[in-house]
Amino acid sequence: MASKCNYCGEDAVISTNDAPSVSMRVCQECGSVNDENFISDETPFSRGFDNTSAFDFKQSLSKSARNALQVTTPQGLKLGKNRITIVGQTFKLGVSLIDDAANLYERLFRHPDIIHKTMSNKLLLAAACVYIKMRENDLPFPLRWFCKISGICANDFSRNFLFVLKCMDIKLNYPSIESEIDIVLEPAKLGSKVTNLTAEIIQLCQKAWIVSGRSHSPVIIAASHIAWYTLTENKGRKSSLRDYCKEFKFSYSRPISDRSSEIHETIFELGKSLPWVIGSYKDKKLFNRKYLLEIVKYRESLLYNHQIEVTEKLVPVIDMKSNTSPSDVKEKGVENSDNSSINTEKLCPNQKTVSFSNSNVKDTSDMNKIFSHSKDDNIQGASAADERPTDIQPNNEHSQNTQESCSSGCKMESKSCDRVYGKLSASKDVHEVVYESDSTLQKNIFIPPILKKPRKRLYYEAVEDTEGLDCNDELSEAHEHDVDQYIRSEEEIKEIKQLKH
DNA sequence: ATCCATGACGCGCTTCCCTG
DNA sequence: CAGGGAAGCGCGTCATGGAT
Repeated sequence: MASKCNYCGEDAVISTNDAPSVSMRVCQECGSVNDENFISDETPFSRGFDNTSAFDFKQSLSKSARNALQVTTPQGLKLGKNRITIVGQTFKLGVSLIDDAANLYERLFRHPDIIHKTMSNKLLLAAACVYIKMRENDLPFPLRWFCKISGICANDFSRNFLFVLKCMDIKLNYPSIESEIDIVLEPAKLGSKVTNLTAEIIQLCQKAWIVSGRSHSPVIIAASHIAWYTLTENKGRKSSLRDYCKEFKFSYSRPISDRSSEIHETIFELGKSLPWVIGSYKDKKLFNRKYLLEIVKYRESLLYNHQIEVTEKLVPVIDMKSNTSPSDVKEKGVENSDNSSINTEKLCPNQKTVSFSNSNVKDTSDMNKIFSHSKDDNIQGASAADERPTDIQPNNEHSQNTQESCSSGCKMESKSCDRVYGKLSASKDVHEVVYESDSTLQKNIFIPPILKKPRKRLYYEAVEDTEGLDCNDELSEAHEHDVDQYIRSEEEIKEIKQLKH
């Protein structure tokens, strides 16, 4: 029985219950669809997001109604909203959140670039609107989970996801590794001292490009192991990474082992630049245990002294939105980004390093001035620095800034993410669909796949594109100022300025 | 003998580049 | 702009050599 149309006022709205798997109310005159009860007798997964039912339904309309439908309600808009409803129901989202996503999609639909999108991409854009609204509402679903559950190709989705962010000028917050430290370590109950030292090591790791592009939990576990054995008695063999994981019920994996090696390598190389370190060490772990507290304390200066490659930080969304150049990005506080850091790995011959050439701190005496307060401030470091390690072989290598550091060859770990996402999800009521058995879903994938692996890790590469710098060029004063601000504490900058004058 | 770290290899995923 | 292929990267597994 026909009823009145909300749009044209004609008594021509019919129900299409007879159409397979679809229940709609549509006007035969103007083609308008009653949005309420748009979908009914089908499960979210049953259709697999095809649009066959919608097309089937259209065939049931009169020719004039089909024409009107095309004019008044663009197919892409209609099917996109349909997709939003389905995805929203899949994730059991509230009506308001689904409406928000639909509104976002409607606004997006007015964007001039949308016309170039194919229908399949429009459907992905619609799904992206849902995902964005979920993220905005603090529902921490990783992108890949969302795609897997929705039956969407993650790579195709991420392109459109980023397109929406760019077009609509939306900024999302990405979980930082710092925010995950407590979550990962909480079950082990390592204590605040170990946790705090772990956080400092993580900060160093971020600037040494150990974190970027990698799963967070292996980095955290590896760092916590180093912090733990540094702050506890020498347990000999029992201090091995494997035993540590066993004791504290972490899932030992190759990525953790690799991250541990990288962190050790990095700390070792940085530590050799400490002006009061004399001689060369064969046992990196013994050295790191001895000087770790000092190395993390002076990480900014050590990194600066060691070498400087500031990166494009590529934090996906921030960069895209503001259309800022990589060099602009670092001005905006790169430190909060998981994707940013300073690369201390594998210097190629043509890679740029920045020394203290503009300051007077190149010789050891001035370096000692910069680091001098360490022996007052650092409780363990002071005594440690005065002791001569047993495996020292006197030479002068320490006075040169080494230019190679941690090797990569890195791995990713997913099993230990269980507790991370378990915790995250547990704190929210979005736990309806969880694929805990699928390890591939448990990676660190909040970052869109197409931006997950920042390839340009070096400063000169980052600025090359926008500023025409060559890797052999000297950094300008402005660049060095940027770098200075990025990697040094204010106190250190002041001290260097004083030395200059 | 056992444990541990690490190299080699294959798989899957991501990113880049080219073509239509 | 979209799609497909190639290359790069991370991870898991197995094997091996050194240390205890």
